[in-house]
Amino acid sequence: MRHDTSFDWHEPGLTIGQVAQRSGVAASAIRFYEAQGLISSDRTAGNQRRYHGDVMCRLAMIEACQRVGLTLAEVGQALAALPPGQAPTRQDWDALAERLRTEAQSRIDQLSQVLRDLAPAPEPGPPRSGA
Amino acid sequence: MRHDTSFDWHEPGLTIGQVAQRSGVAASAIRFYEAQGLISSDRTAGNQRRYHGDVMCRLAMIEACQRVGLTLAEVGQALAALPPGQAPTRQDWDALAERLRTEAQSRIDQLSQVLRDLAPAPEPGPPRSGA
DNA sequence: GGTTGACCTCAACAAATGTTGAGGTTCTAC
DNA sequence: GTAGAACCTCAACATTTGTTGAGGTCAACC
Repeated sequence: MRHDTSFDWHEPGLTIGQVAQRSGVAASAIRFYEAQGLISSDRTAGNQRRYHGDVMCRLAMIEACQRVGLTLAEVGQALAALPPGQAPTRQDWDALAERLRTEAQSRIDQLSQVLRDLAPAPEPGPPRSGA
Repeated sequence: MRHDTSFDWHEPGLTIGQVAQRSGVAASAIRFYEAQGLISSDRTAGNQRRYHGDVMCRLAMIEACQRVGLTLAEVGQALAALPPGQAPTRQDWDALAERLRTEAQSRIDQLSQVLRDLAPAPEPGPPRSGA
């Protein structure tokens, strides 16, 4: 059974160039993420990387997570919950997504709290600006 | 870090040490933020910094914003909307808070969108976004 | 079986975000 | 008026998150 989205989970293997082109993430960044353990690849006999489709998900998630303030280390911890090998199930992704959403939302809530507390006493008399 | 909202906007001037202690932000970081233009201070005749109370708000905001993925440059742009001198009004802070909340929420929404799209429905018609 | 573009590793660099330390000055309390 | 804590500047270092380049290998096509 192959649930075909834009890519195929069971393609023989995407080269790093193909992944870079499809995902919009630079090959150098992809190698970097791999060195950090956020993604993984098979290697050909000649030592070239071959990726499976789930790398696209991982890359998209990494980018989005970074935008909400998660470090690569934190994203890595989250991704570590996925099965390391090939194709995480939908449930895997859903659980991960829930975790990340929760974490991100809690940060927003912290920000909101800080913002609320910032301007303490409005008071009918505005602060005398002659400090 | 303590978010001490009980200070007086019109204290004659807090030393950097006092600000550091009250805010929980290291003096070195405070100097760094000042060098980046995120906060400002008066100077004594002997060239020492003296801060007004609004610096506490700025610091709290900076920290919270960083947690949701804003860079210092972005926080700086937002803070630039505040009156540069002494005590921003409540309206100033409210407007700023609204901007930041909106920005942060939009990033969360982006993340949520990515997460939703990650695990496409296996059963019904999957989205066929061209690669 | 050569050519050529894509790929490999490794190291150096870069920008953002600070921290640490040296060397000197100011402030405050006695 | 002086001792010591707190402050000043400036430069070097540290960490994260990558990019760039050198020098060499692989793979795909003719």
